[in-house]
Amino acid sequence: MTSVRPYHHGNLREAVLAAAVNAINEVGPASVSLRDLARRAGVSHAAPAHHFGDKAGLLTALAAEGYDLLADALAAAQQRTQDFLEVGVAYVRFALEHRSHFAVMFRPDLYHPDDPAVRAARERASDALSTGIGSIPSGRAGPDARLAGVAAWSLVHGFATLWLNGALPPELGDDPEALARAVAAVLFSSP
Amino acid sequence: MTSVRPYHHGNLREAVLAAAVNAINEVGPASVSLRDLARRAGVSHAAPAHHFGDKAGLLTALAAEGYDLLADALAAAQQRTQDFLEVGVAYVRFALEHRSHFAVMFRPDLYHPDDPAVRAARERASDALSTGIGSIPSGRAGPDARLAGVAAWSLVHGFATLWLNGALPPELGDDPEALARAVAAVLFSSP
DNA sequence: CGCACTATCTTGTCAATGGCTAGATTCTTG
DNA sequence: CAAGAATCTAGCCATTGACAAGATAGTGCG
Repeated sequence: MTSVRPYHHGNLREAVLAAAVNAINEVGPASVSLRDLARRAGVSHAAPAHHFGDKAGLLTALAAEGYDLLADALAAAQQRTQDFLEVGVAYVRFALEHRSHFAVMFRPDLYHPDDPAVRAARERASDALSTGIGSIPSGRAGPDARLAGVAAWSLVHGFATLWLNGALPPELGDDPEALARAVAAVLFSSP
Repeated sequence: MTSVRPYHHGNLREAVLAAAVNAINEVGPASVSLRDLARRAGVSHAAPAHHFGDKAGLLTALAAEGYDLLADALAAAQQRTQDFLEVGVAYVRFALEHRSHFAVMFRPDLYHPDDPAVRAARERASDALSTGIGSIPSGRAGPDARLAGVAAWSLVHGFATLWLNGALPPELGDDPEALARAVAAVLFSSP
């Protein structure tokens, strides 16, 4: 069954990141331990440090991966539907499908927010979001398109956060994506 | 200057909570240590445990305090202005003025979210928020007032979170309260 | 092929932390 | 004043993050 573990793991970096995703799903981002991730990956407790430096470095890599995934998801939604509302829904869907990444990305006290890789990935995601928001019909967006963009981002981000925290009342149902679509529709609904 | 420290602190519970607020402001909620708080309060490392049980218990107390403060702030704004928009602004102002509390309240993995005290306080805040949202003129709220409420909450919560994270672009200025008011105005603006 | 060089991983160690237990001190209440 | 409860201290242990030194495996270059 279990083959003899070779001295070199072969793909430790990816394995630790995957283990981190699972561990954060189970115990939350505050309680992950590097040593536990090392155990999950089947290596010694100090092996991950070589790839990530320290714990914050690991979470930095996870945040960068998350921003990349987010940028991809937003760009895909934008190209698929040409509908800014669906870009917002895609934002929420990303948060739900990648809750571990999402839980780290917007917690800059957990990682190195100025790391070049994470900065670049965040920039990509930010551009994708701006593109989606830029497609808001100006008649619906009000006089200042920038404000409308911040409002849209705030709304979907807040909704995803509140839903993931279990802060929203249960009467709202169990389909977060449909609810997100309905809530987002409130923002720019024509009267 | 420094009088001899008596065996009994006298007000250790409050002192530790206050120290926690400061510590979280400095290093973030993930890195606070009970022992550091004990040092700040001038007591032995095990003293706080008597009042809070464990670390999660301390953060539970902090979250409960936060929900109480939030309920007060929302109720005051509601009574002062009778304007749901100002209730939203008060939500953002609370998050900015009590960032340590805010950083813990919506992170249920850090504390005991089912603790009776925190449940009650959260209920109070939720009621205050509902009252504020209930005052949204139905013409502006759309067909489903509940959806409008979730949208409003999501918007102010998301804005506060993004601002505190430094995720919003700096071109938006340095007055978060004014910006929050402008962004919230987008939500229910008449055409 | 062989050898140096580098990347990867292990083992051992240390200080700091959270949590527990036993005991000391002070307050309270009858 | 006495007994018990509340509060705090001191000591201990397992776990963690970080570091250092060394072992192993892959890589490139003669």
